[in-house]
Amino acid sequence: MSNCIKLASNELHGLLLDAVGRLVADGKVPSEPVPAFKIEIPADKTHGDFATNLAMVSAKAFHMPPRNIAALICDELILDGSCFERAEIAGPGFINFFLRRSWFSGVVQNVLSEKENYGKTDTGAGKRVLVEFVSANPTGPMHVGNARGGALGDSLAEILLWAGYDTQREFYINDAGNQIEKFATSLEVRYLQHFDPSVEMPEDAYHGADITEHAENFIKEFDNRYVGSDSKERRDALVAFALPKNIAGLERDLKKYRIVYDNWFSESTLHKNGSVKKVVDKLTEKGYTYEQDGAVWFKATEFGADKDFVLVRANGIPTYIVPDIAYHYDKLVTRNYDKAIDILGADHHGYVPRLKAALTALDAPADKLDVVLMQMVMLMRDGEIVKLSKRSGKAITLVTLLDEIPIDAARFFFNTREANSHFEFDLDLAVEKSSQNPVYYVQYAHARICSIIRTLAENSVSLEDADKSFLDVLDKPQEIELIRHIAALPVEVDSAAKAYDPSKITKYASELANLFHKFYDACSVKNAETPELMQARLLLCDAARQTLYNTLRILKIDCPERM
RNA sequence: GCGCCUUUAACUCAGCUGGAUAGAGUAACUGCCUUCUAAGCAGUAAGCCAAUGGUUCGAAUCCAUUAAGGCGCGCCA
Repeated sequence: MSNCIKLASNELHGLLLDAVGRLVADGKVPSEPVPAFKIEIPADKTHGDFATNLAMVSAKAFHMPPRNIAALICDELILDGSCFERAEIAGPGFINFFLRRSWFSGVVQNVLSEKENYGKTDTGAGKRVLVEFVSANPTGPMHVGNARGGALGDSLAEILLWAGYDTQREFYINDAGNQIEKFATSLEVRYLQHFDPSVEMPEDAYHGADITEHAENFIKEFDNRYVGSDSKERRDALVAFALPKNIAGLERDLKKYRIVYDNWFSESTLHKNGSVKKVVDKLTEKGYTYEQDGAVWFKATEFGADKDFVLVRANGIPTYIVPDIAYHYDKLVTRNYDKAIDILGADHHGYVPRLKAALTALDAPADKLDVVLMQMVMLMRDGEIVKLSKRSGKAITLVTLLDEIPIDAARFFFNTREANSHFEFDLDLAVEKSSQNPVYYVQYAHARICSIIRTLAENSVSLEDADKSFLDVLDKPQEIELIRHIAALPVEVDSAAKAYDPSKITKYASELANLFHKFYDACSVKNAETPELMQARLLLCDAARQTLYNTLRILKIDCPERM
């Protein structure tokens, strides 16, 4: 699990500190502590492979112009035996460093030896992380927002795994509370309507066709057996009949979307084992609640929230947030995860500080809960917004979306934007099989490489026969740029894990495909000038293929060998 | 009224914890297949980084104010 860029960066850090240390020892600069400096990869390749602002940030401490300090440091640097060939002073006082050719060969060899593990890091050090996402209401089908949450959460979980975290995926089933009551009412009305059409559906109940379908299936099995029974019994029977079907449906649809959970956590278990009641009891015991208008309130403002909120209604039923508190308490304390990540719609942003306030009041480590808020999705068709209307049951569901566009496209597209940005999803573009579609652009690069490898194997050289000692002959800009980007995968994985941002990976994939296409255009493998060059390029192709494959595997997107 | 998010090219968006001439992709225009997949590549054109002030060697990036848009602020979830 080596990370060539990180190794080089660490080596450079040491070389710089050594150089400054010698300057201080020789009295060439004042004996001041070296300020924090950065080693970065310049955007402009003419500025080298790495650059540091060391000379600039130490100008004040050393009482010298940055460029003079840079000159002193460069004189004192010992690059022999390092992976750096040379250093030069540039601009206002940057020191730019250029890697040796052998470093690039090392990158390719590294990929070829690590194979499907290339890109993994041990940054997470095995810390236990729980990613909860989608957690769609089991009373109805999933919608487009769930599609975004699914792609985002599942890819994030995969990224965290690659970054060395012990990651679990979890779905929280809201199988209790008001939603279920509403679900029961809706089913009950549809059931009774079958026998007495005058029964009316309440305005705020579920009006979707799925409810009617459940009622009809229920009738096929039980006929009018529950018409005369008391309401509670009838409702329980209907929910017990329909809910498991819905949950199984969620699981099936998500699986089709390539999402498989490690755990499905039922809200009802929190009611049954007393956890929900315990939340209210404990908060009351600690003196953090008060009664007003017959309801029990939590003093959330004492824990940083914007306002107090009701825990138990005047009718004795807890509000939705109580089981949520119990659930997150379970994650952070009972199950003791090092990190719990929730993927939520941005409309929940006001709720997060309240939840955390309650957790803090219960002495749970609320700082271990990170919430990724994602903005709304706007579906675009023919350049116009597709209006969503959830209440009428006419929302576009995840299933209909996936009927319309390929899974690969959905998973890729939903991860092209940061969670935090409003998402405009172009349905026409997602189904398009053309260069305009970024998914195809990336997959095409993979298919192209496979084609090269096939052709070469048929005609002249197989991968197995290619000699790695020829890699040093690669020196064209397109070859070097490609290798440089290949080397960045572990860095990108860490960066995406740290920022909880899978869009970094889709960007990485697009850029990698782009660099390969440029290489392809400029450097023929089959018609390389020498046999050595041909073998080196073939190996580079395989390293690029492997890197592309691994990148798409993180996103769970297919890598076709032919297109 | 209060809080969160957004504002960068004609369109959709990058721009990492402040750094060297502001980047992609689409759309437009011009070239490149007797040569490993043209679902590709090369090139041209396109920007008052919403506005104003501040912080400093240096600001699209940090701070304040303003404007426009989105979303929250229930004894709904």
